[in-house]
Amino acid sequence: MNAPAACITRIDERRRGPAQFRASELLRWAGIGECAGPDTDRIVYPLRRVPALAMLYVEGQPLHNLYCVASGSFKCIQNDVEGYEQVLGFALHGDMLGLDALCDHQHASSAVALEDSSVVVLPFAELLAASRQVPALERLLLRATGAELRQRGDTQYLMAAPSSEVRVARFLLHLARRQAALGQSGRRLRLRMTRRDIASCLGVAHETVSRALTGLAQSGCIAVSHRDIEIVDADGLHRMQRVTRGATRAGLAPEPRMFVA
Amino acid sequence: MNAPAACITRIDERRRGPAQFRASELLRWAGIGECAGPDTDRIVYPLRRVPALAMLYVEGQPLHNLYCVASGSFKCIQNDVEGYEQVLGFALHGDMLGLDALCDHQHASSAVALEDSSVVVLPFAELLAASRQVPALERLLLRATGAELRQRGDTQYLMAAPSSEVRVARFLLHLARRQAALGQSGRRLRLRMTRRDIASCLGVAHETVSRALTGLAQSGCIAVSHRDIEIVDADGLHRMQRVTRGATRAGLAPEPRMFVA
DNA sequence: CGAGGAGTTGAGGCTAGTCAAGGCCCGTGG
DNA sequence: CCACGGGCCTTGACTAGCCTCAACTCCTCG
Repeated sequence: MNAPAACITRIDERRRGPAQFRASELLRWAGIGECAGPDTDRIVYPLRRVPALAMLYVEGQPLHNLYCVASGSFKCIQNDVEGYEQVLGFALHGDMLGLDALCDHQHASSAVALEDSSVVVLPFAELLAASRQVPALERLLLRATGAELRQRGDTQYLMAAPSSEVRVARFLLHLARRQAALGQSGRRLRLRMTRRDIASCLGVAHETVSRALTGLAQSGCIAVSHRDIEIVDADGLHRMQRVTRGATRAGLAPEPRMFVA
Repeated sequence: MNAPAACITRIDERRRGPAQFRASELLRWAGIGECAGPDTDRIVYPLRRVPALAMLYVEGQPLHNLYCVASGSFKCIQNDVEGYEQVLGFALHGDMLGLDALCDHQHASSAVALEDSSVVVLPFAELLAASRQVPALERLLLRATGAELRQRGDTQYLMAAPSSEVRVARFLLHLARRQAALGQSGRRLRLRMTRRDIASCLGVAHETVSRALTGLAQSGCIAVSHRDIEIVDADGLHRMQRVTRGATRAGLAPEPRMFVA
């Protein structure tokens, strides 16, 4: 597990003030630290502080930088014509931000810090040029886009759940899994986002999120205290999330004939 | 508009039998044909036929190839533990398939042909090597991942709609826009997927999709005949999709303070 | 200490899920 | 050629769940 080492380094850097992050550090965050050659120690990127509620970039802005979350957390949002805010997902330590601008070099979403946070700033043109020289950086970029795509798929899975309680259960498990992957506790969660943010992400009303949480708490799966959630009965939560409205019958994959070239 | 030219070429290729697709052709599909240098004419990739209902790749398989839809259409799916099939999205001509395997070189979803289709096979290692030499190919890959991310964001937007009729309206408009971008009609749609596929993608019951379609038809926005849909009143559909449950009040973005480094 | 946002809880109405039945289309096979 | 079968799709009736509205509490922050 490389996360603890990464964390220590991160804190040290912050204490030192405005830091330069080595590319090798980013590779370690992404779990491909073994790819880091000596050249990745020479390539450095600046850190940027982002105060709580500040926007890192805004939908429609031209792409200048990609960002990697160094500390804190973000929500990614889209605003529709009426100003309604759709939350696309949440970014934690090590997650890359701004990738959906790769299409036409315009940000397709906005990123808002949920707390006082910091990001490593990756000037896109520079990163691209460096990635041609350093295979590890190229791999980092590809890996990040793939991870982001997978993330979105997971989110769609959350949103597709039949009942609101199942959605919230899946959401909590999803978050716990991500935190655990970062070396933090997979049982104790501090929700950095509001209930409304969660609600938007899951496609339900924010009151429903509230009710689902108390419901899960009453059934003994979790303990809720404001934004602190403890997963008491992980197995129970897992069972909970499998309650799909008769879907086992309706949506069974019809044993596909595999196609071989 | 480069789509018609691309289509003609495509049909010609198909008539000639098992074809080799030039990389310059793929660049044209992606809308960056102007980047195609002479070297992109020498790089060729094979075509593969995929009969209706066949799976192009399966969740969990190691990544060997990426694919670009040459003709026909696909659905991307994930199966959860109980075998329930979650549709993540649909791929049309020019869309890239398999990108979510970039994370850990394992496909995170499966792709199923909705009709007799064909794809350009891009051996991943080969494509990666070529992209280091040819900037246009590198750009193609980045653009494709960005486009895919945007696509997923759009899908989340579809799923987040408050009422089922709105979801279906958004879905139809979304599909129409994509078809129009390919140079096809933006008014007449032939749905290649079943109602159940749409339902899964939108997170509703398949009966609800049916009812929503008849509802939209009765209100004069569309005309439905089996899988053929005609968008009669596009403005009406657009108005329809803006009916969000009081969200204008609840979810208004609270005029964020922009953060400048 | 006050203001305002965040969260919770309750009541009620309506949407959409569930179950069920029937029609349509298209394949296969006699 | 037609009969048959099995999907896909549609429609109806019922009901559960969720959205809406509203009131209230709690916490945070100025």
